Amino acid sequence: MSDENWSPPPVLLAVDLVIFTLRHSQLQVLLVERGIDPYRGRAALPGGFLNNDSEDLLAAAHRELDEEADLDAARLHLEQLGTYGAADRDPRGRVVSVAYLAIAPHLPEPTAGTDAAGAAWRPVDAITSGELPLAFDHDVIIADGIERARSKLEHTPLATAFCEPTFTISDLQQVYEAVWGVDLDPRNFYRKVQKVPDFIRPVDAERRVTKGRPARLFTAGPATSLHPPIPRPGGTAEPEGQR
Amino acid sequence: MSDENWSPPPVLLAVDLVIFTLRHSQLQVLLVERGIDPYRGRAALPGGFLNNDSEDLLAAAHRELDEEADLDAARLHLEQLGTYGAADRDPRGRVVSVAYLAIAPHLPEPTAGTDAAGAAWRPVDAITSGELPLAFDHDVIIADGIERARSKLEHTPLATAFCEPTFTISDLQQVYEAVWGVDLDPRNFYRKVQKVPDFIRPVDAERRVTKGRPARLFTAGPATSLHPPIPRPGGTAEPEGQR
DNA sequence: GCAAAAGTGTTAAAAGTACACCCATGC
DNA sequence: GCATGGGTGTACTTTTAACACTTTTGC
Repeated sequence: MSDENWSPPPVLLAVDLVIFTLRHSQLQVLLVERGIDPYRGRAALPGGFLNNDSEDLLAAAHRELDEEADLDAARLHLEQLGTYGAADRDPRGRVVSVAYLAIAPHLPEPTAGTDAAGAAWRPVDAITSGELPLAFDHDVIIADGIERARSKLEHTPLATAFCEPTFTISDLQQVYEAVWGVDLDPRNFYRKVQKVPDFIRPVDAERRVTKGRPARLFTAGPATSLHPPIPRPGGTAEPEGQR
Repeated sequence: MSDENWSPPPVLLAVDLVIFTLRHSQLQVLLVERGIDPYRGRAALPGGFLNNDSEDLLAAAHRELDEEADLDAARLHLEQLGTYGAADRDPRGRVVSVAYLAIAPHLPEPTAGTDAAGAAWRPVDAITSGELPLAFDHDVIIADGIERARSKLEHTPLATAFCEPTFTISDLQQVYEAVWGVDLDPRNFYRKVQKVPDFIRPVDAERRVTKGRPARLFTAGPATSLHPPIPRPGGTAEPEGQR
């Protein structure tokens, strides 16, 4: 904080959401279609301006989450991703956007019903490959979100946020495989995740699908970090590029 | 970004700096004494409001860096740490602050000469222990900065940012030991850091101090991430608490 | 029985850990 | 020589990775 009593030019503060989920064993992100200029008709991250003088940033993120998709806030991971403030990122003027990263378990369907024109889940591959152009610098924000998620799978129990309250170990494996884009050995994975203290806890139930032996069910344990970590094979952790 | 053309209430955007360096084998942070209310006379992070309509966030951080301490921007690590926007964090009104983390090699002395009333390096222990009360939520920001630095030592070449352009392996070890607050075996550390591809590169020179065998000098290599990582012993990576 | 998914055992290679030891310097 | 910090060797333990194998289900 500086010590002048000169009054600086105010800027507009927006909150944008990168909401990830797993659908069809793919990492997908929730996008809305913009109804107004600039970038009318383009896909964009859900988000909006900070609502009033006393609204916390995290509260604003939660509010947007309710408006755009209606996800029950209880079982949902939400963390700050970064702040994007390049002077020319919004043609209307000076808008600084605080991006939040949300992770949700597999959800029925986009539920376009509420605020945004049309909301839809999109595979992140379509965005990183550039086939689906986005508004503003939202492609960069999503790329940072992917890298954050990939990295946190290694050291935190973030993968459980992609899962239902109870899940099998192969559910968990699918999360790692989809987000990292790799194949893992199910047998070694099975033991590795169970060896991490407080990562997952067995519950007294099984899940039976059509074929094969029923699988034990687990819940997320109390751990906030993973020791030892689940290392990403050949993993590269590039730094994020916030502006 | 939301689609209304209603105009939201503007907020003030500040940029604060967490500048770390190593002095006397201690992790220290640069603090200034506030000259005005609120928190007049308290220690605070250097920082200030965003200067004008076209100033980039990172540019603002660089500007503050020049004003408060004058560090040559060339050899200096600077990254975004997080954004702090609790509604009541500044009694004057709504101020959202984007914090940046800077890492500098050991510097001569605080150089209070420029903008801030008095700038001084302080051991971070004095802050985390609560002996040195800070303005605003700056204690939380510093705590997040410490955790960020500790974590990045494992996976990135951040430690070299604490060192001069050329350094010995035991210089590097002192960084790890001071930031992590642990003791490492010099012999195993010596080999471990050299085994990480592109982490450090030998230069054709030695350093001789008063006693002992001269040490080889190294420079930072081209790596942006460390594979394999330098694991933190018994390391716990708690999540950050940005608001 | 057969296919499929879950879960267990085993083994060889790799990595980490502890520590004895040698090297090059200043005094 | 001796103390000091730099650097190497090595034996031991632990972790990983690859994959054969057994178990439990649906059909």
